[in-house]
Amino acid sequence: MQAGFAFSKLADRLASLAPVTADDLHLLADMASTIAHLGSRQTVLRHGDDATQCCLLLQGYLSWQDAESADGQITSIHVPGDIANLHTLHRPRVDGNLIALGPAIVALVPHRFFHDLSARSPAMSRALLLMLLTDHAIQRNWTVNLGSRDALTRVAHLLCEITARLQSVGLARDFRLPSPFTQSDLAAACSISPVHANRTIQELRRCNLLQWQGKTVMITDWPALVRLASFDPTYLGIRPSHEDASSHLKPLTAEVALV
Amino acid sequence: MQAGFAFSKLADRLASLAPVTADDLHLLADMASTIAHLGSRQTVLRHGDDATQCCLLLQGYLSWQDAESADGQITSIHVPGDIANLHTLHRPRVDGNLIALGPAIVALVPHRFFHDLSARSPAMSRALLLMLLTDHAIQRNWTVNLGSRDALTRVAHLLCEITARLQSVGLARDFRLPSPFTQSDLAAACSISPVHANRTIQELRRCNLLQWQGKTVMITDWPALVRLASFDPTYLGIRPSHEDASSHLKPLTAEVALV
DNA sequence: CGCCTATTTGACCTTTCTCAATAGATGTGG
DNA sequence: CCACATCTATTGAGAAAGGTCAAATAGGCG
Repeated sequence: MQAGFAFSKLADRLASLAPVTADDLHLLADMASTIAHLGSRQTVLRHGDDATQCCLLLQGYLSWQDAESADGQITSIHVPGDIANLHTLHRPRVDGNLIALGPAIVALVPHRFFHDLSARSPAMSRALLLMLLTDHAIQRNWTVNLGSRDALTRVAHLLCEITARLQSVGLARDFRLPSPFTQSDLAAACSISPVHANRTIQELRRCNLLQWQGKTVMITDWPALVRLASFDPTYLGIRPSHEDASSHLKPLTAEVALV
Repeated sequence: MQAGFAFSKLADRLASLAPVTADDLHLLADMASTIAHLGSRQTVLRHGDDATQCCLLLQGYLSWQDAESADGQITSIHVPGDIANLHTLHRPRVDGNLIALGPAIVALVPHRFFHDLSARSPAMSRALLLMLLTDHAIQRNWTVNLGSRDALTRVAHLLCEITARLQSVGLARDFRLPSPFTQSDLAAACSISPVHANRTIQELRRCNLLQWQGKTVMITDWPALVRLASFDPTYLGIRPSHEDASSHLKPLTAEVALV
């Protein structure tokens, strides 16, 4: 894993959020970071910790889990390109546990770097802020998901969201998503019981919407899944496209609009 | 309603979020705003609008409702001192409908004012950012509330949250909260049916935790309600106290700690 | 091959929803 | 000030979604 990889992952992501210049991106060049390979279920941040570094996810998934709830409820999921604890830049006290869902690779970057970056480049500062707002919008959407959908559409919606987010950073273009998480993880994210999660997935399979084999989910009927879930990706704040990282999104957007 | 009222409401709130100087607060003096009296159920912002003003709530409650869900799910509730659409400063497109729960008074302040304020005072900029982060933390907590609690504890938790938030701006000190909202509103916020909301409230009454008469809720056994809901106000990010607006919070904090 | 974990299945139970009807409040025009 | 219209709260009964428990399979991996 090259140091440059962390650089480019973040550069792509920030560029997808706001217009930034080559000079802006160049500021990322001196991003000092520690690359860490995480084992499945490994805890990155513990409830109550004071974070001093940002956790930039390069590969795999991270999840925030509520510290209190008995079933270890998942309150959010992060995909590569996300900074899982962006908010700790301004309020370091950690609320909940940050845990790897399956093996993951992260770059740990001192808070200081982002504070300096924000001070030096208004455009980057803005991009980071938009990243934070995107997290917020996603969280709001999870509230809706838990509050107004039944198990089937809830699971479908989560899968749509993850797919769209992966695609916005150039992954899962072929609708094959790595799924190192278990059905119980999915259950914890959708607030249903593991048993019911299983039955729900079976139902999705029966409708020929997806295949879930081993550690890969393949969505076989994206338009139908989108329709079932009433998935509207607007809230993700993905820019229509402009270059590398988001150009492949066009088909997705078109398809959704078409539904 | 004096213009100065909007000023002081916001000043108190910002001061409760971050250390600000008298000079900083003085910048609020030239806050131009239009005071609007809203009727119950009146819509302030519509889904799809582009906001150009911030909506500072002075009195009453505002709620964000999802535009899609059939039951008009409430995704967040705002109390006086909140800026209900703070996030539109940076992403103006409105997602959901902003609606008054009961009669309310708001001050409409052009976005421009806050952008200038942020540019002129780092402390104020930081306070606004913390306000945004608080919204985010509350949203995350709603996810937990919907995901991991049953109807009874869910309603109890929401009431605890509203009470704590009101108290943090000097209201409802005596645990009497104005409740212009209907049981159906409560149901929409907790994602339960109105009928079940009614039964849940009856249960809370039966346990002598509260009285709900007409347009006032009186919490008669705060420690027990807190215990029932496993309410931990940490996430609200209320500063321990320092002056006017938050000094009265001490008893609350003490009581919660004691439970 | 054998252990450990994840998935799958069946039976039964609980919470919550839905529908429908009643009672109470609030408000309005005459 | 009353009668009606409307909205909100309350109650009961039956239905549905999802939860729990327990056991059986199926994979993955040393």
